[in-house]
Amino acid sequence: MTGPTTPLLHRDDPDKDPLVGHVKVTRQDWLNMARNVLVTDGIGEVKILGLANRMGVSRSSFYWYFKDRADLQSALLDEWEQRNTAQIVAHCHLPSSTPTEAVCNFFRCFVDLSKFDRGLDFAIREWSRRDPDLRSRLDQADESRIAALTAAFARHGYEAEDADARARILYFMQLGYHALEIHEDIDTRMSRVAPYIRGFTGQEPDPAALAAFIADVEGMALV
Amino acid sequence: MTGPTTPLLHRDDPDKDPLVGHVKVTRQDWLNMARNVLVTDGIGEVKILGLANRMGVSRSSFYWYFKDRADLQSALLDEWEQRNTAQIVAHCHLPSSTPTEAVCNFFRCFVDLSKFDRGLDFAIREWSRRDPDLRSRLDQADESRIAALTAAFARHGYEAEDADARARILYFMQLGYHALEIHEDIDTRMSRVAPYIRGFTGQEPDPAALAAFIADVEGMALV
DNA sequence: ATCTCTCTAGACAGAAGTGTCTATTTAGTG
DNA sequence: CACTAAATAGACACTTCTGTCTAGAGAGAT
Repeated sequence: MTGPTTPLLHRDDPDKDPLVGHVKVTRQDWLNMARNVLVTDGIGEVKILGLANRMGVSRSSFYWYFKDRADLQSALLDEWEQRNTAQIVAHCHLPSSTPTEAVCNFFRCFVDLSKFDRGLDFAIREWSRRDPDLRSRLDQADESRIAALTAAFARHGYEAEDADARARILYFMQLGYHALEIHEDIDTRMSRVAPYIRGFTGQEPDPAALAAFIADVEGMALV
Repeated sequence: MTGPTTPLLHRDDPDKDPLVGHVKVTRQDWLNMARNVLVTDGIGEVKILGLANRMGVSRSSFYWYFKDRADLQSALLDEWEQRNTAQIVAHCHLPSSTPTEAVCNFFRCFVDLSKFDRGLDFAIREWSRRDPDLRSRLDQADESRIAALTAAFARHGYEAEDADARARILYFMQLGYHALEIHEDIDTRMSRVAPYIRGFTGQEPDPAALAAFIADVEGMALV
């Protein structure tokens, strides 16, 4: 499902050009390591000294790539918006011929770790509880995601109010599922897709779109 | 609903005997303040220096009541188990003549803030992500709660496997509801109780028990 | 009044983190 | 080869937090 994990640091990745000269780590290395610590330990543990030690490099390197700690945090948030919010919005904008296909497009974000990083999303939600500015940025992200989903329902003929309600139910339920960190095997999870869609769309699922979605997910599992 | 908030510190509470002698704060004051910071800012911000400043007292006071920081954290966890887990288990053990009444008894925990502190529960879940020992303690708590709920279903004639599944669905859904911090007005919330119970129990709700529960909650709202 | 027990203040040493400054290393360029 | 620019190391001053130790303040007992 996840495939071979790519190394966290540039220098450990044989697919990339080797670093030249005096260079030991890149700006992206700092970001990757910081994101890693953010997800596992929370923003409070994202400390320059700690990151430097993990990478085996001096703290001075950090101040070459970033102005200060706030600069790093800001870069992490930019990355998150591209990685999560922008992906969800893009998937909601994909063309669909039936409501079932629209809902499945939304689901595709959440079964592909490269598109939506749930750990990152919840780490940032936790962070936002202690940072009012971030909180409003997160609210905006949620609104953007819900707005895109609402528009997708509206394109299939749902009234504005109905489309909004269905978008919220689908979005909140999907995030709630991840919040509780439920672990089901893939077959169990797939067996529930049809009844879910029935509930979300209020109509019988489109069998072709449903089959295509399930085939996609099963295919990913084999990678 | 919440009523007048009781002061955080002993000395600010006119209902309690005034502190005598040189005493400025109590052990419970340290615990209350620590719990408060834990819920709002996370365990990483529960610092002795910060708590002392908030209470206007020297750090030395802390070391009179507690051995060290770990001792305080351990006390917080003991309190949490009493306040949340023990309450849920107790409510599941209450006698009930129908499944509806059993489910309503379970619900009673979650509408009374003095019985189940949802902020505390989620703050501790977050903390547990960074502390393997606590993680297993939390898993144990979840298991205890689910076991008590399973037993309640079993007493009403559900087969073991069925009782377990129904207990998990009810428990996870209730916690997911709180995780998303959904705010509905009391009437909307009450209007959904009947269909929920239909789903959870697999049978028509017992009208008497349902009416009693709704009356209880409406009564609390007036306090 | 003195004595004792309980609790608090303040000073100390040390660990860990931040940001700044200077010196040094290395690859590429003229 | 000398020079330059990019990236890193290491030292310094500063802040925050922890835990320990000693002195002192207040109420009750003898």
